[in-house]
Amino acid sequence: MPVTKMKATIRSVAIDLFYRKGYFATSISDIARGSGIQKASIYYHYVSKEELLFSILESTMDDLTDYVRENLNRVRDVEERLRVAVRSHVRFHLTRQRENFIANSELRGLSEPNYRAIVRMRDAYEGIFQDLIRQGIDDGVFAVVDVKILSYAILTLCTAGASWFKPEGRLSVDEIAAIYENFIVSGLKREDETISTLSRAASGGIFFP
Amino acid sequence: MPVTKMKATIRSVAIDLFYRKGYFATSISDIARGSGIQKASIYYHYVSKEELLFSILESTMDDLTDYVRENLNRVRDVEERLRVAVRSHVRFHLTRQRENFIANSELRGLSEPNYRAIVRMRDAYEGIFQDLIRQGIDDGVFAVVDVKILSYAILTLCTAGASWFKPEGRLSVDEIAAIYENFIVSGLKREDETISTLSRAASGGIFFP
DNA sequence: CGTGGCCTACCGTCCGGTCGGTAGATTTAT
DNA sequence: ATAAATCTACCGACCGGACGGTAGGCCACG
Repeated sequence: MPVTKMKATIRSVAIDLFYRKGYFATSISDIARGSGIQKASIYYHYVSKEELLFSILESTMDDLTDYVRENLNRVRDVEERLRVAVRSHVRFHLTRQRENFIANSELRGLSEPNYRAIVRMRDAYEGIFQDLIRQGIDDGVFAVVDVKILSYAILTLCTAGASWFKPEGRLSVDEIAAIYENFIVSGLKREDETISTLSRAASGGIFFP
Repeated sequence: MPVTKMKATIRSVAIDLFYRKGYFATSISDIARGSGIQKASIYYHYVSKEELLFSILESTMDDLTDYVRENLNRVRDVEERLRVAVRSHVRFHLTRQRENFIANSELRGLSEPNYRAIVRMRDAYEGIFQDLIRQGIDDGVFAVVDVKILSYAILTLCTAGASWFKPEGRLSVDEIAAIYENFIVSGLKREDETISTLSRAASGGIFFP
């Protein structure tokens, strides 16, 4: 069943408003006005405001996962695979900026079951990066690091771009992707002194009484 | 004039609820119930719901800035200064987790003037890190990088901890701070091939049609 | 002619905020 | 010293309005 024209319009108006004003601050009337129809007509296409939000989040997560996986299929070298994953992640987030921003700030609008569904998808997606980092460590390409923390760090980092990126701004999507890519890879590759620094910090030195 | 007991109670109940349910999903009645008081009495202490939010955000930003600046005063070496800044930032965000989470997710609840006030404070705070990075570049300690992007990246990275950190979890505040610190410093110190990687990505290679 | 796609009209609920009032502590005036 | 005045901290009742959602009707088009 094809998505009808109006259903798609409603969706894109909703994305725009959720992005600009937030989910809770956007009313169904706002969306209707933006779509050029009456409020009640929204409910012909979507059963509730939450379902509208959920469908946006779900398809965004789906598309993101597909996009990254597909690009990963073309590469074998583990460092290059991480680079590709980061690049894909950044590109996706910057080109579909508004949807991704919503996906990272409006989970609050979901009821328990829908919330869990999205979280499950996010976990699966994070798994891609965690596997990549683990693989890199096993192959001796990356330093031994805390995989979970670092995967969060990497994803947060790149995702954040979606909150300040402006297409007409100073830097292009590819330039930003390259900056992140290099920063992350060199952060992961160091053969550093994690332990010593850690114990120095944990020993309760001169700072932080 | 000292902050009265009840005013402080309301404040901390509000922080707890804003953190757990979000600003818009928290009603004044909720806060009143949590404070053991009637709804109307809230308005004796705060003129509006927004003022309550604003006062939380404002004092959090104040305290954060003071804390980081104070710790920075004790160090001169530029790399160590960045390490201290990162460490302070992380520590503050993880120990005052809920306030910081709110400060980074509920700016939407502010009207224009209040919003601008907080953004101004944030800009000033970011300036500390940007100056540090610039200084490091000038001194040849850090690689030449895009200061603005990298400062956003660093702050976002560390701030994100406030959204998943659990005090009773696997890692302590200091361990997490050390992980971030090392990751960031080694990300900044590389003498890398930003330009070549950039042009490779921008040249529209095999990926990303 | 029937049904997909939209409309008008309406409902119950909840929310931020206001109002008038009050018990009791504190300050001031005599 | 005490009575009057004022202030502090709170309460119960209420308001206008917005919101998500529903019921049922209308009408163009296959």
